[in-house]
Amino acid sequence: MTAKIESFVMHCGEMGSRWGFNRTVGQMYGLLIIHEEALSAVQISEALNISRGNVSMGIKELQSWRLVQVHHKPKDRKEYYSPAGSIWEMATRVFEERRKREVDPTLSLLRDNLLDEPGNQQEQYAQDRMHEIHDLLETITHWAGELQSMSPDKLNTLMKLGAGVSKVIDMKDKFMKNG
Amino acid sequence: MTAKIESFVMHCGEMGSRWGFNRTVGQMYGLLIIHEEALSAVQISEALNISRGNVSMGIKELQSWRLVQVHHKPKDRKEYYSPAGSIWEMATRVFEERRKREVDPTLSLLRDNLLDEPGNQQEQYAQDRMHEIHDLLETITHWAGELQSMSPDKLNTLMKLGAGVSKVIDMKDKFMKNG
DNA sequence: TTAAACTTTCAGAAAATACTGAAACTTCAG
DNA sequence: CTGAAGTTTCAGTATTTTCTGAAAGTTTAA
Repeated sequence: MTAKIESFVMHCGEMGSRWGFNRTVGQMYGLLIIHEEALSAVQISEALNISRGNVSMGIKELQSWRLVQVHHKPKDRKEYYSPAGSIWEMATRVFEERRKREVDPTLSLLRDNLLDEPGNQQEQYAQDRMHEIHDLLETITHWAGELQSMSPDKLNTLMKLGAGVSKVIDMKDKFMKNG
Repeated sequence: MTAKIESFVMHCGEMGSRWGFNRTVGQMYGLLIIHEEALSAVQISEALNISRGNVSMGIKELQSWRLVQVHHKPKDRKEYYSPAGSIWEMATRVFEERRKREVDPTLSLLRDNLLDEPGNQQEQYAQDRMHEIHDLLETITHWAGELQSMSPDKLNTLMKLGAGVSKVIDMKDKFMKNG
């Protein structure tokens, strides 16, 4: 591994925990992304200096995020791993999985709590806040989904045209009034 | 604390680590959000059964995220804490801080690496991937910023009208061709 | 079948992170 | 000043998370 590549892989490790997995899983994913050929578990464990068992667990974790793909080579019983899909698809999956883990449980708890009547003033206040949070999370996930459903090309083009969401939306208002 | 309120606070604790801070900090923040009156450090430590020192560290952490406000009551030397700003502002701050911690360092590393010429084919491939990631992160932060700059009311209204980003953007295209 | 080549699992060790509580520090009224 | 009322710090401890490596499991060629 050249210094440049190593710096990227190590950085993925440091960031890994922030993005939802642990250090070695982050490193593994970074390595798979910038390495052109698919890698076997042993190659990964050697490149990153981690145990074979750890690689196995890490791959399992990445699979649970649907971020790796398994390949087989003829005359070779080993499994080779590479990232699944384009960079954009990967980002989409990370978002989706994080939503499932970070937002959905909260939404469901909030919904449950909002079902029963508040028992007193204190609970009334609490429920009002929960309601606000609930609505906000729904709005955010909705719009995040909208962005995800667009191709990055389209978004980039628009960005270069200088289009902001607000601008675009103002136009829509105007357009609708005229129509 | 009623059962309902407690369930919310504990949930914030569990989610806390996913949202960027640790369990007790999450609990503290949840408690401050659903409690109408500002709370002193001792009240927090009693409500959550954690040490006074831990509360002090937690408040410091929340302040570094610009998520709490300090109040003083007349004839009382204690400090009282409450959440800073509306729910929307809080979400905005969490996003901003996370961007600073999770995305900006990566962008800067990628930019550095993209400056020098690749030394060989392997590095060429790696740089191409880094370029893709760099552009994607820029696009995402750009559009996230756009959404943040809008009021949640406006977003909600649009959402109820059934407007998706793509729809809105298609309209824009049509509009521009006609104009 | 068998055994070689590989993968997965998991108990225990190591490392990282969070928490406590007592001491140090700060502020302010008298 | 002094000391009471508060806050912060931090060394040591507890808890949680991650990692290792050996044992168990799986697959396949012969």
